[in-house]
Amino acid sequence: MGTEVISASNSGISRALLEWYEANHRDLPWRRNPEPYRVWISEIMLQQTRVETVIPYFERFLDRFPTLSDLAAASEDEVLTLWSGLGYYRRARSLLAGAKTVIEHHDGVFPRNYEAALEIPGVGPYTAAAILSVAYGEPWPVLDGNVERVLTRILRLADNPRKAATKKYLKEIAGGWMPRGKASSFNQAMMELGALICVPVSPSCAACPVHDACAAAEHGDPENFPKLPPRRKTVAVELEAGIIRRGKRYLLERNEDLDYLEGLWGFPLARPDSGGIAFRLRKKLATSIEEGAELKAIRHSITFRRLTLRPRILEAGSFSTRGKPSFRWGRAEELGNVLPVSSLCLKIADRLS
DNA sequence: AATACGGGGGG
DNA sequence: CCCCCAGTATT
Repeated sequence: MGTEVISASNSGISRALLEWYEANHRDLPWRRNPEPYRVWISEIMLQQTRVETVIPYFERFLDRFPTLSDLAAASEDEVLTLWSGLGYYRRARSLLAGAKTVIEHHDGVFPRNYEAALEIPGVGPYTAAAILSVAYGEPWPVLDGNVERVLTRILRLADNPRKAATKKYLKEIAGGWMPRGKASSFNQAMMELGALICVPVSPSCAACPVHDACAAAEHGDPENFPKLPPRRKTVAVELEAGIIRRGKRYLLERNEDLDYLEGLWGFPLARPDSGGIAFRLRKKLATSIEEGAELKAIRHSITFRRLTLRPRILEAGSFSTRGKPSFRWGRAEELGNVLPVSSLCLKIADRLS
């Protein structure tokens, strides 16, 4: 196989890859019964997110919303609550909107047509190809980060895979290698190889089924591929959280003015450079606020921001949350179970117990 | 074409 | 601790 020419039709690579996949693929919940609805949920959750992280979320989600109709009838808050901690919360909102779209425009069945799939909120080129190939066997090649890595290494291609032209080229290669009738296992095999063997750092080339056809492995520099543009540099952000307790309940606020975690509940936050959380709540709640103990700082990353959050215990005078829809009281156990929250909020709550 | 949206895992 | 990863929607 080492002397074979890599081309738009390389059956050696496909055969070795599929054989490896059959013997080594992981037993994942959505692979057991790959019906469109389940594959759809899994693919949305798997965007930017690891398999191990997704599994428990997927199980809970399917438990609560066994069918597309169940999901389409849900409230956004309930969907977000099940998404709490998973991140990229727009995915949850799009998924709900997408479920309604499929009910309304496709008789409740995820479309089998690529262009129609792309019209569904939250479904882009990758997800459309993934769902159509895995659930319906339609021959659309997927190109996700794993496949980009596998292909640029095999080809030793230094082009930036973020560029549209590179994506187009890589998709053509993948499509050319896809054996007839094997769209589902071929696509999943490419991604599985990227996830288990052809990993970003220290890939297991010795265990790779397509090692002999891989230019980067032969050259000894797989880690140099893909060649990605530099990422945005991180920005440090300081935040204070106010902890106000009444019995078993804490004062919570719905994020509105933050550029992130919008619509999620959490402990009230403020930038220290704008007067701090005590000052802010004094004005918002029109009551007296005394500063108490400061808890150990929490580090949390949100895209390019590196947050340092200092929780501070506060003692408030009397006030009411009536007429203030962005405030409410809630027990710690309700966070992520009844109320949609982020991981940041759960980290703070952990500090309180 | 560029930018922003979360979060967790590995070294 | 820092560095790694990466689909979609928006602009």
